[in-house]
Amino acid sequence: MAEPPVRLLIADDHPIVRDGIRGMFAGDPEFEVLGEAGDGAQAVELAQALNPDVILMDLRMPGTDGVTAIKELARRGNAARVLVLTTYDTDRDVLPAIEAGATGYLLKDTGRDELVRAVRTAARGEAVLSPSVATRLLGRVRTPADPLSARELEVLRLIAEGATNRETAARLFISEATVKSHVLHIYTKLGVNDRAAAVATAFRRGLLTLDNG
Amino acid sequence: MAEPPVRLLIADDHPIVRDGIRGMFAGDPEFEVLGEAGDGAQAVELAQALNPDVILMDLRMPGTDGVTAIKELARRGNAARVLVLTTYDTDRDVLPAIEAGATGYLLKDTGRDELVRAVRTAARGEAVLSPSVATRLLGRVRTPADPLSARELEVLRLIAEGATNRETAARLFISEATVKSHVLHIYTKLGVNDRAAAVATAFRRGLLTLDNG
DNA sequence: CCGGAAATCCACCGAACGGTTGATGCCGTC
DNA sequence: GACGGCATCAACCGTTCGGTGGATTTCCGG
Repeated sequence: MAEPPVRLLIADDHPIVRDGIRGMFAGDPEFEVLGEAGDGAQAVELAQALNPDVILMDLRMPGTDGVTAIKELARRGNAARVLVLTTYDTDRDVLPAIEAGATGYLLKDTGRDELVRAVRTAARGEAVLSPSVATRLLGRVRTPADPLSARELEVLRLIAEGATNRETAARLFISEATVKSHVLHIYTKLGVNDRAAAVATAFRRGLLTLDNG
Repeated sequence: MAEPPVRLLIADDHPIVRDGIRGMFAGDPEFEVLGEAGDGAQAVELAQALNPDVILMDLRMPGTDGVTAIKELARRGNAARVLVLTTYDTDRDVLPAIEAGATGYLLKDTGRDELVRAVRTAARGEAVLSPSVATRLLGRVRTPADPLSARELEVLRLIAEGATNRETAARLFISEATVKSHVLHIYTKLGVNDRAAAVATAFRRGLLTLDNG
């Protein structure tokens, strides 16, 4: 009784990575690579057209990102299991993907055998997490973090630029008292006591990023 | 008059990436992939044994990293051109690699054709830089940055933890006046005016890292 | 309707910061 | 010896921050 091959779609903006993944599954008759997508929107279209069992999905892609694509697949009722394969395991990346419906989350340092096993597991509908992501999720259960509001994030970005509360107030057309309220809320949510620690924590959680955008 | 193939060695700790690169050059008779290494030390040994024309080298690898490997290759007089292929374009990554002797520096979003071209260029001994790395180097020529001293880095780390100057002084067994001197030197060197901006700039320059180490 | 979250705002006050203007001592290099 | 960089230290002072203890309005979900 031979099982049908696991049908796979690869979504990653890096050609090197797409080739690498394709190469890993190419010689194995248990898998069939249906196609490749360079961004989330293309992944959704190909998934609708080709009906893969598993989609290997990067998160940070230009144009439509991975989380948006996962949500769109769910909205369209697509049955494919989404296994995230990405470089990043920050809160900012992991949680939205899992909340959007990803069946698994792996990092790109995953070896060949482990990746093959993970794809099989995901095809069965079972969850697969890399150790660092599993650890992070356990940590979140113990110390749930409140998300910063949009306004708080705006204030945080200006803090990181070195703006005083007064300057921030002028930039956002609000009073300095309001800025201070936001600042204190940021401290409470991030569990810190001053601006410098808030900025450091924000970088480590992916709330602030290394690019200037 | 057919030219001999460019002989290539791949050094990257990610199996997916090694496979991807190998796949890119596999069908092209102008290139010959000699082997793969999972870290810098292995790359050096293979380069000595196989004499590649070009080594595609990742920087952040467990065990011996890429910069150390580049230095060791130079020390041993190995003639291979090192083309760095990595995810990171922070100052902390780019400059040491180029100073160590890398012929080129590319990011992993480089497409197939561009990568093939880059390897040919590097084999000829000509420099190859990705646009973002070129931009960054131009920026450094215009505004050369002073490196922080070891003591300044110590102070910066404590600032990022949220320590006051007084607490930092107690931790380092110095006076608060000394801490303030270091703090002001940090601001001058990073071109900022307060702690929060110093921390942000430090993350973006790789002086502070996302892991807690 | 009620409660909670978000955004906005106020006044007061002590602590801490940032800036300034010095200084000394040690070490390595020329 | 002279010089520069680093580490260390001091005093003074105005500005900013962080904390406290409030307040109102709007929106959304139960």
